[in-house]
Amino acid sequence: MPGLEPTLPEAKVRVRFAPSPTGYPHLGNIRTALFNWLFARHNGGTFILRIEDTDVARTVQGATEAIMDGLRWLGLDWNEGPYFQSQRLDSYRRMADQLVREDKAYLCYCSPQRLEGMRQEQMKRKQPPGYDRQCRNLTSKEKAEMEVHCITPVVRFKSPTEGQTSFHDLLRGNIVFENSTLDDFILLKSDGYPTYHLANIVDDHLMEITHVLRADEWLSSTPRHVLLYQALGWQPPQLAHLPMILGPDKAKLSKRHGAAAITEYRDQGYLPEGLFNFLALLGWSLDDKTELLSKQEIVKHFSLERISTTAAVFNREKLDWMNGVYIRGLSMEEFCRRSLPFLEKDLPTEVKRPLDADYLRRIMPLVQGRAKTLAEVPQLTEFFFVDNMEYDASLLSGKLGREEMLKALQISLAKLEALSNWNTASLESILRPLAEELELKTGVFFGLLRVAVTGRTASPPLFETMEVLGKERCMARLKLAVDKL
RNA sequence: GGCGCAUUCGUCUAGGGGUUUAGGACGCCGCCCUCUCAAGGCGGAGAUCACGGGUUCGAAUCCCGUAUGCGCUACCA
Repeated sequence: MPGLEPTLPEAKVRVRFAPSPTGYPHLGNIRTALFNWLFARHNGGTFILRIEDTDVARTVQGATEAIMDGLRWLGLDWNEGPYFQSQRLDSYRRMADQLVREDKAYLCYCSPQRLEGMRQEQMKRKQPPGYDRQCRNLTSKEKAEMEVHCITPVVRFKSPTEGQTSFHDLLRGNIVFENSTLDDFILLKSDGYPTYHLANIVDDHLMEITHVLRADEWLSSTPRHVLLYQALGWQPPQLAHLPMILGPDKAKLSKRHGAAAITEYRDQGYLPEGLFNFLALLGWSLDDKTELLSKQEIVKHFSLERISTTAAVFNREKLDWMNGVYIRGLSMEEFCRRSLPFLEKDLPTEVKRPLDADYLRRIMPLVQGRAKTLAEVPQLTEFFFVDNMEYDASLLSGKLGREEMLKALQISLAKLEALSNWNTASLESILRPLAEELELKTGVFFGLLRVAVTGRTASPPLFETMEVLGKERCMARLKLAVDKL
């Protein structure tokens, strides 16, 4: 990417993930966390978790837990925190006071109603909305009058009205803003809580953050942050604004796009290692062909230089594919272990719990290559467990007439009855010649047996399936098929 | 409306002036394998590199403009 600073910071890398608990974390949030984590791990730095809970009204119950659950699930372990901004109010108030004392900020008594009215008016006149600075130069007499009316003021920053503010973005190069487009933004709200702008700067400084990697949506407010750093006499950290992740409609990812919360991906049967790999590739790439990378490889190769500047549309089909790759790569033991919760939860209630572990171990190899998510496993294996087969008799009669089917089924029944050694090889050695004897194509004959034995037209290979099901169950099901005809 | 950022196949991306008839992946289509479904193998369609001007012997790559998209424009983060 253009304009990357060649200078590596001598100080140890310290980065943070600073979500607000105003909702459950979605892929976009988590991708930001992931890049911060990767940057920290690649550089042997520190990854800090900081909860920005300064919006009391919008705080969502359980969001903080969901954030930590999501991070833990993906293996994004943090070295410090979680810090809570709500427990650090003193620091912000102290800094706000200092700025007021130094005449770099001021008390504003304007009511929300007045501000709203002003905004409406500005919009109507197609003027840029922004605070009109009415309280910026209040006389002490005017202030006293306001105090009498018991209006709790907010603290606003005195933005410069002319000149420019610029900064260097690690990904995008130099960015310049006209100060005239900035208004006097609020630092401290009337409830005593800081706004994002203040709390963010104070904490990043106090926590000695060296690099701020955050979503692109913050780019526009960065000049405010730079100005604040200057006002406080602090050195700003290095900045990099990451490309956003968009929904299929190309809008900023939000709850509206469904299943956005990271924990839902877990519940939908995605593997954390698969999602990790997939997310890493949303905005970062190793080269022109490598897509499947382990966590260690990604950590090893991760670099800011290879982060793209373009927003990425989240592509679920590709995630599904990649998740399938990771499922197939699981050891049988792991696959069983991870599928178990899904089976316990989604198999019909009539199936006895706990599930028979030995039986399960024989079933699972037959579906591992066929599942894109763990959540599909119960669906894929259901016919192994249920006793009464419910399927439409029309599935049996593919290309065959009733008489032909009956004949095929009955001869099969007779031959299989005599089979003592019930396994894949012996089943095949009997049934394959039988197809010829019946003058049926294998596809047709095996298809008939498949429906009879599994109740469906698509299943794992027939003989292996029959072996696992066992003689008793297969015989019963074949007889049932005869009855159905 | 103002400001900012971005713009390579439908999607994720490679590419950093000549190595490009623009490479890979998902998805899609076809063939092979095959008892079905997957998986796998092979192949195909799919991008006038948003558009218009420059700069240059040469531009997807550098510059400018336009368009489009997105973001910000709250006592939200």
